[in-house]
Amino acid sequence: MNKQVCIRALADLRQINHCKNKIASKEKSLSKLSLVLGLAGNEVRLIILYLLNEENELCVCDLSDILNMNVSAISQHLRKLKDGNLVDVRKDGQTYFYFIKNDFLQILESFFNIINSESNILKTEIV
Amino acid sequence: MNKQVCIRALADLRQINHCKNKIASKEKSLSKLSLVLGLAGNEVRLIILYLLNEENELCVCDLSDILNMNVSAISQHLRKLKDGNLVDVRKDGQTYFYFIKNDFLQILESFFNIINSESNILKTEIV
DNA sequence: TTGCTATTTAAGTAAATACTAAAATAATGT
DNA sequence: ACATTATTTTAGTATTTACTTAAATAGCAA
Repeated sequence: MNKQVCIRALADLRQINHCKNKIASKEKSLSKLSLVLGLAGNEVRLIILYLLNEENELCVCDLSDILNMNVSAISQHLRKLKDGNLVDVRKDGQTYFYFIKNDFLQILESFFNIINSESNILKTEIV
Repeated sequence: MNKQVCIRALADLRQINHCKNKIASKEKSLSKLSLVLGLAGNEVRLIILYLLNEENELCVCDLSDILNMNVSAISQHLRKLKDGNLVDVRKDGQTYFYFIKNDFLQILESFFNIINSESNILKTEIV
């Protein structure tokens, strides 16, 4: 394997083309996953997802109370999660109960497992 | 289990307090994980991470070539990944080779596994 | 019908983000 | 010492984001 340095001069064109092909073939998965990660990559939304998973369902008002945040702000986060197909709603009278959709549950569960594991990497002081 | 409706009136205070305590105890993990997810939740950075994992290491110039993006833009993404302890650099002459750090590799690998699995949920047309 | 409750939607704003372009650093070869 | 290469850093900008406030929608109950 030759020592790749940079573009025009010493680049390993075979490697570069291999990488280009690889990401082209995975394009759809990469872009979808980045959307899911981006949605979960906001602390408020991650907490909402975590709580919905633990409690099965919660209403906007409960979340607002738990997180000590404006109902409107919570509602807007829930809308994003709903638009991204991470959650869905069920209406009971005047109350909207949000819950996690099955679509990406498998991915979300991997996050919850990390959070819940007693000896998780996130607890250590890295920096 | 009583029918939780909203705050002052019909809220299930036991449940709300339970949730508050839960997120307080998991606060550190939740906030750290949201940072990692947020970093990976950008398509360019997710691709960079994915490629670094596949190729072991790549230089800024290679990534710029592969992604067909400004060297400066790539460099700035790498800086964020480095600040977040997801990657590290090794210098060889004038060239900087970036590679994935062990710190969060376990978490990142769960993303790569999803991308690489042949029958992955991300390939289906949900909406 | 009037008012209360739960929620969404709309409008506005401050801050964060991703990028471009240009200048600064630093190693290498002449 | 000078030019070239690889990269970072700085400054500027357009876009997106998270939030606040206020108004709109809709069910329920007197």
